[in-house]
Amino acid sequence: MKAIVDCNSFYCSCEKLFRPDLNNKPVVVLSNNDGCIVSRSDEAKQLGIPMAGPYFEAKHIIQENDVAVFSSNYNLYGDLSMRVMETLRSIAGKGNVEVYSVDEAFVDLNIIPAEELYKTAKLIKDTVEMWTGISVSIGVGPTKILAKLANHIAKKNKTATGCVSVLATTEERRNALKKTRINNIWGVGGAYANKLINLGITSAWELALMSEEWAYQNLGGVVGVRLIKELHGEQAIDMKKELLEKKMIATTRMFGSPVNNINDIKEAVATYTSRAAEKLRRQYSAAKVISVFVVKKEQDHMLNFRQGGTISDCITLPVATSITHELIKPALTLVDKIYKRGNEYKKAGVMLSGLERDSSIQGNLFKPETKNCGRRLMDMMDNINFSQRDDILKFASSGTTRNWKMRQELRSGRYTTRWEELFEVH
DNA sequence: TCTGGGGTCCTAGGACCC
DNA sequence: TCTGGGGTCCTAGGACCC
Repeated sequence: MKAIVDCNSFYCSCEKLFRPDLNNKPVVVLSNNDGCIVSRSDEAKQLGIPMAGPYFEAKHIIQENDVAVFSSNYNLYGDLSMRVMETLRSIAGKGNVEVYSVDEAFVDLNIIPAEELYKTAKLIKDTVEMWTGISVSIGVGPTKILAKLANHIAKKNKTATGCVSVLATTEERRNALKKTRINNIWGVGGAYANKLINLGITSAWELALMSEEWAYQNLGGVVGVRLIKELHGEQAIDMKKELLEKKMIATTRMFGSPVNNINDIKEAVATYTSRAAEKLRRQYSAAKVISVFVVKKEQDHMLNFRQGGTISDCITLPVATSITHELIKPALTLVDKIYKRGNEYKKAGVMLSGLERDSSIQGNLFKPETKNCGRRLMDMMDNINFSQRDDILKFASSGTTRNWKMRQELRSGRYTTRWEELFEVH
């Protein structure tokens, strides 16, 4: 059996942790650039504030109801996430926890006898809450998809379930499938949900009655087959080993306001490249392919605010590298290629792929000495930037004017990761 | 008029997730 | 006026090989 442990309204819970005055008050957290609402406390959900909707559209509800609003504070969320995951590892054993996202992890409960599953889930829940202050919901089932389904049920009715739901027997599984709508199944997104509804399939139960052959034809080949198997309780999606290296690393941002000057775009792209290179070094990888894209500000943004016009290009490097300035150079060449005068741009991004182990970490006899110096310089920069202040050391091409910098006007303190912002009790 | 039968590797794009 | 930023996996199709 597997459990999925999911932090309740994670970003909001992190903010509330340091603001006891907001207990039982509505809270929302905004995406980068203060654009969308990406987390809502239960009280905010009850006010009818939609998930992932634009901030400006919900502003009137927010003001009328005195909702507390925060910009995203990833330093804080990242640190609290680590504490939650460490707690899970200490309870379940290191090898039995798969971190799935910043606020979710699968826990392998194979050694727990059926009659103790609920008790164990409850123990996990109480311990995480006691040690970190973050409340969680837990779903338990024979497969990942059924665990997610159980979790959905637990969250939907917190008072009745106590945020814990276990699907151990055939009977429990059947009832759960019957009351779950198709679009709440993990792995069924908008496109598949529409297709299924058109075919008259509206509940998870009805979907589970379909054959694997049918799923192969209609739900994306092997992906659909796995879905049906998992709904039947047959494991088709394995637990992953921890600390897998990423296969792609991206840093992309909306600009605070539209930009038309190529130098501003270059500053932004150089900055994003530095950020991406840091992520690269953190997992000891080097990149062989660098892509850069820009997105034009659309003319009619009500019609296609998400698509926009994306223009991208990429360069394959002769040798994979993790050295910032070796990546900035091709990145800026790419900006020259894709930038068109007279256009307004709202977003840019850098993606690193073709990742390999970084061979310059250990001294390399077959590479000129300068190569290793580069890596040492990078390590020093990373250390200083991490321990002091972001970007206290940076490359000149990243610029100093930063006309393009994103909005982030309502961020709380980085209480747990910066000495000068440490939480104080008076 | 007739034109094989395998492979592999790479890329673009679509679907999904949080 | 104002609509995020990461990721993953899979498939189809083209290029290329013998």
